[in-house]
Amino acid sequence: MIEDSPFVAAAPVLVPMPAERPYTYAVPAGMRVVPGSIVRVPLGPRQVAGIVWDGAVEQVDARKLRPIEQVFDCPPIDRAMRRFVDWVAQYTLSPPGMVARMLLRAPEAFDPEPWIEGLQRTLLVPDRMTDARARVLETAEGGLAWTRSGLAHAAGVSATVIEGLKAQGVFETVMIPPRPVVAAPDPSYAVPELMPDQNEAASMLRANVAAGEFNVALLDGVTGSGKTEVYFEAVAAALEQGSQVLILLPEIALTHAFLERFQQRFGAKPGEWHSDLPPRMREKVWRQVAEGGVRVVAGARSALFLPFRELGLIVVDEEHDPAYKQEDRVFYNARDMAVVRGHIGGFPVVLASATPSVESRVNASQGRYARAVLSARFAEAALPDLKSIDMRRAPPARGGFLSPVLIDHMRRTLEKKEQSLLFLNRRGYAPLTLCRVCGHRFGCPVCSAWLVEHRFRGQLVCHHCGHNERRPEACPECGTLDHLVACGPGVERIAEEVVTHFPDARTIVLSSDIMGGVRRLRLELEAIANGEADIVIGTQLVAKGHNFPNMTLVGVVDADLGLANGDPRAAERTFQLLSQVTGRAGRTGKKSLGLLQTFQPDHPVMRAIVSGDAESFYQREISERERAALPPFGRLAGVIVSAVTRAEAEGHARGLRRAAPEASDLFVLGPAEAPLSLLGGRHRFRLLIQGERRADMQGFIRAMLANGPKQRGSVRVQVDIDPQSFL
DNA sequence: AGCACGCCGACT
DNA sequence: GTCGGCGTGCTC
Repeated sequence: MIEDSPFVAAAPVLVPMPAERPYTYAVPAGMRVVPGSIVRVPLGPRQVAGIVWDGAVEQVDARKLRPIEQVFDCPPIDRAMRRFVDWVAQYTLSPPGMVARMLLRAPEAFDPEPWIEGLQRTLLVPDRMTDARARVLETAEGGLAWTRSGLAHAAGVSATVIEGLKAQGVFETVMIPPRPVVAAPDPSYAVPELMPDQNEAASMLRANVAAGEFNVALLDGVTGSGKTEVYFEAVAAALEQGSQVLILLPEIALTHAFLERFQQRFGAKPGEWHSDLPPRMREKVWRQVAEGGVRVVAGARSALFLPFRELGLIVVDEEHDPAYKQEDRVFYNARDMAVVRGHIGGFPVVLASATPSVESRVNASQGRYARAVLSARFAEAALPDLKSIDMRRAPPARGGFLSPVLIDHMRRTLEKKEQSLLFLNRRGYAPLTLCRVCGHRFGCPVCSAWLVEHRFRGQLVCHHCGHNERRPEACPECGTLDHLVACGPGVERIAEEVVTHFPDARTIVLSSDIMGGVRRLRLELEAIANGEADIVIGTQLVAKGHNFPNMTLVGVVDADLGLANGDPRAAERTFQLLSQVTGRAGRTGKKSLGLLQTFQPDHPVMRAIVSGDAESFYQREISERERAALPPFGRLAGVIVSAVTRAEAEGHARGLRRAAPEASDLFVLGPAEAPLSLLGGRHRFRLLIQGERRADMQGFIRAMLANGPKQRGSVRVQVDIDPQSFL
């Protein structure tokens, strides 16, 4: 590969802002840059880091031209990564500069890590020997360099002793390279004994890695079937052939357990990458990934934009997880972009999930992806019994939300001294508050969603934009005192109900708004795993990969929640979430039970969960999508506009229909139906546009941009299609 | 995305 | 009379 370019007097530089194309900068005499060089350039009043890009420079007014200030002493971004940036920009219809910005997010890492001062034994001996000095000399015997504090600590002496020895010339100062953030993983550290079907899947993945070319495998195995062990074999194979590996995880901040597991297999932790990483660590990881010191990264979606130099495998764990979607600035799905990255880099990608997305299932069944299925055979003993509770036949007591059937099972579980989990995917106390006298409903003044009551905090909170206000005593509309009524349940309200039934049980509520952040959450989860709670009431964060060995009952308070929101993926998402939640019970070998409270026990999702027949559910879902030409069959794109009213959104839709009459299928989803997860901070409507070819779609979107709202920057685009068809 | 410029309300 | 809100425009 030719990375060198002839010396040029001007160079295209991609700067980290919404620039549609690289800007042109002068290259001062004597400065040498190549495509991929990271450079410091003036931009308006400030200095920014940019990347020297490919292609010819654009002719630009000589008065505008400013010089590159500095070329960072940093490995250049390789050609594959540059092509990836262009591809992502083109596919997501975002400015390339914004994509480049995602890979320039460790500003201090562009300068080499400073070497640190170390001490090394000389041939001199100290004038007098003391116990402390003897210990120091013994510790430093091997001739290796030590840091001063490290040596003092290891020898159990104070730094003064070391200083004394150094002053006598017994130690001399040497510069030592910065410590690696993680030790090298060893592929043969603890090779596991695999079950026969695991073995078969692992050989397939190993063969994919050995082939050394782009391919995608969908690793499909129910909870407890040992997926992780299987893809670790692919990781081992990639390490053996000298490649770097990226493992994407949907929410790394809570996956402490994963890092431990990795260490048990490979004898060292993987490099970690996520938004909570302290800045200092961030820089080290970025730099060491670029230099090749870090061989494996476990990271959140943003890790896709790390500057790997020898990337040879990407594993996307829980590939169906919606957390892979980035929904601001550059809209992308990291699972899809991982496939693209593999295609560009010419290496394999593994998608793993117990409940694969419909897109990936279809790609597998059409032969674009290989599929490895791990049967439930070895996990079966650990799977809970699943039943639905028909809420029409077994309704809750007046004012309550828990069916007597569920309460009864909770009582029995308590008597056996085992744990129960109640799952409700709704934070706070009640999702809607209204005045019993005049019917006034509390809406968010900013974005028009209903305000959720948080009783512990005494506040009404908008879950959409974060707006909050004190819960008043009187109705702001009619002024009547004490007639405000809470409608519907949130986890806080369920906790209240639980306490009335089981006043002596240790009850805990887990939701993302607990105080103390991730650390506190991790402690709470540990406490629960240690049996320090009898009843846990939680939102979806309890569904993620945590093991509670004594949890034998899972009750889903409102299994229908999320089915009626008009999202084409509602059924799929609900199935995935319920599978995951009910999987929290029964990791014990004890007899365990999952109960779904539902008004629609015959709904395909409930039937699939209760019967365990995922295959027919997926078949049904696939043919439904095909019939309605929804993804992955229809070429569906969503345009998100900051329309606050339905009328406004309809107006945009009309403009678009005029501009592109062939776009016969165009949906406008209002606030009630639109999946909130897809919408940004402000309350927005979503338009879904279909077209047969990507070119059509882009045409529609351009028309939208041209005919759409006048305000600049108010149109955001989400291209929500499987990129496989565009590779 | 930042950051400056610019034009209208409450105030040390 | 100023300080400061965010609307508009520009960055090689």
